[in-house]
Amino acid sequence: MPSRVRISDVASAAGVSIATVSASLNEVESARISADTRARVREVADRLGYVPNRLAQGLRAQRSSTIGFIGDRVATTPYAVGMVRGALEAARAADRVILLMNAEGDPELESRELATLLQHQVDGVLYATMYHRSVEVPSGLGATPVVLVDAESADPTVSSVVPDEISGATTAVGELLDHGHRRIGFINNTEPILAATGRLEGYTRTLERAGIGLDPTLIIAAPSIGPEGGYRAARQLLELPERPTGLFCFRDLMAMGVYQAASEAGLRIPQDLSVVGFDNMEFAAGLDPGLTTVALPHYEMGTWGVRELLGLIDSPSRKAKQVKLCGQLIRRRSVAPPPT
Amino acid sequence: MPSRVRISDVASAAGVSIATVSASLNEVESARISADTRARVREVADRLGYVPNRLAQGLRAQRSSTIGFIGDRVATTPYAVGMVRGALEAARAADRVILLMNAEGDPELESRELATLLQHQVDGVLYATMYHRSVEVPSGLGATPVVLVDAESADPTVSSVVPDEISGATTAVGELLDHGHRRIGFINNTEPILAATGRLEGYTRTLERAGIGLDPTLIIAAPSIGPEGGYRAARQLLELPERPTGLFCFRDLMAMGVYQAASEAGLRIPQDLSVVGFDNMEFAAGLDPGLTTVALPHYEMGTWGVRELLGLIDSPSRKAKQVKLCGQLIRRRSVAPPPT
DNA sequence: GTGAAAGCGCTAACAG
DNA sequence: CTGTTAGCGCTTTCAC
Repeated sequence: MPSRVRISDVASAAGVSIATVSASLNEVESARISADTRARVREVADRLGYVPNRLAQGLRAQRSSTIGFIGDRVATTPYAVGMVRGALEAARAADRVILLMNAEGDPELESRELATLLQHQVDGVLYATMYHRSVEVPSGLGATPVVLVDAESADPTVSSVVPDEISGATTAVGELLDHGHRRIGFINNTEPILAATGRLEGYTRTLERAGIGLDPTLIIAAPSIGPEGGYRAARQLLELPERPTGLFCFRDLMAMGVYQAASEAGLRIPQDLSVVGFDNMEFAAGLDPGLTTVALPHYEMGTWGVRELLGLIDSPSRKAKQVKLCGQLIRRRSVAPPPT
Repeated sequence: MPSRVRISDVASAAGVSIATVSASLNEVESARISADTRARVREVADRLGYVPNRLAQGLRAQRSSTIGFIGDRVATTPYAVGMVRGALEAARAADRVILLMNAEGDPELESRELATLLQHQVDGVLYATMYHRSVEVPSGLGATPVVLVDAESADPTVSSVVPDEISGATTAVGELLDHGHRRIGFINNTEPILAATGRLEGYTRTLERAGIGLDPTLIIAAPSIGPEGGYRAARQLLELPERPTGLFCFRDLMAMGVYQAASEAGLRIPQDLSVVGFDNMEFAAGLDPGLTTVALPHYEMGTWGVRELLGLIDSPSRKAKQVKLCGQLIRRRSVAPPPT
């Protein structure tokens, strides 16, 4: 923080008091400053390259214009990038700044980082998780407002925004239905996170609504860390006596494994097998054929999160909102009508 | 920034002056505080949940303990994640906090964000780019120290850290040579960025050193945004009368296209064709076979960047360093000896 | 050993 | 219309 020009420098250069400088620059209505003075002050401030010291402003105003963004490992994964970007954007629009922290899933570290955020007097905290899941609201925040991003809480007094998993799955399965598929498999994740249960519910509900009886053999859970899980599940599904013609995958990464299994089984995508993924990761467009997938609303969750937080900061008594945001279907070339 | 407990609260609760609280908590040597008092103050502070106000400390100390991280689009791309994480980690270790900004490649926005960073009195700024390239050092920073991350400058007075492209390419090509390949193609990027020229130089140098004459028909530049460029280049290369047995790709995404072209040409990887990528993106492990690739030192650049910055902050007269960090070969299954 | 006081840069209330 | 003053929470001489 090297020496920079202070308000008093501007004041003496302009031949006025610091109060006049402050009032001129901040366009304070109540203070009657002549247009002349105002203009001169502004001119001098510009010439000197004066920028107000936000630390001092914050100390005075009891508000730092700063928002903390803390993620369990969130700063870490490509997933998170959208949320951070959304938050950054919304913060900038409101002339706020983001203090980023990454707890890497370590609760002890997390509470230390939260404390650091408080020391820096953040006006509010965005608490984000890498996967959509249920969390405890971080404690020790005192009266500082929080909003949960990509996470929800049992506590109805805390605001949160999550993806609408059910509607996401409905969109994905709907795309398959629309192309005429009737036997549709679902390769789910094994971990019992909300993303998994929600997508399963969307899948079953959508099929039921379409009048298609549920066939439990068409649902397989597998580890979703890499394509292997998807690969193995797909092999199993494709060996069924009456194999599915369309597959909905929990993640794009699993769909990647499906492509592999299909190729080994001599099945072409989409002519013989249609597949839709979830996540819209960077490589999805690069698969051959391009993977139709559901994009999660990461960016939108980020922006919603800071807007909600700003609202909470302005009126702390405002009641909490829990919101679900829909994902968007990205159509590429991996879905076609089923073979006849 | 809701009301929190101040030093004066601790002072009155402990029955001492605020000066004593400050000295006790900060373990000031020169101030002779009895062990008793010190302990009592600490106990009271803990009980009250006192944390110092960093805004006030910063104002007083003329140092905010804050570092700005600004990227041209950096917060945006999976690439960047490693740098941000590295920076976060190093900052935390030094009890500093990171203010993140994203300029999205807009110079006008960038200078506004830089100004905002200055208003918030950051002690220094990390300026990061998405691709390794040469940049102008951002102006208007005054005396605030900067370090460039994944970018370099013609100006020798500014510190920077970039990947060692030449050694990265050497590593990649070396892996192919080690397996006995002699005809090695290079699918490069078309844009004239440092990453492209450096990798090309590494490629040619390594072949020359191995006593292999350079064959210009084996070098093809193509757009690297998606796999298509890699696909087309690979088709061309694989149709050569004497086709290469190993391919080095500018990016993993291009390698993805190579896989496709190879499969269409009836060539198996790695038995008929070996390929090595660059980037180690998440999907690289998921390709079939897993892609051998060079991981860029993003994380390390992030940590190096803040350490260098902290050094500069402590001793502004210290002379700048330009550093190149080596990437790491990630061996998977896409490289084998050439067919005989 | 500990406290009083000044001052970091700023804004707002009040005087003039 | 503009200047003086107090005070945001903290650290640091300097007295006692």
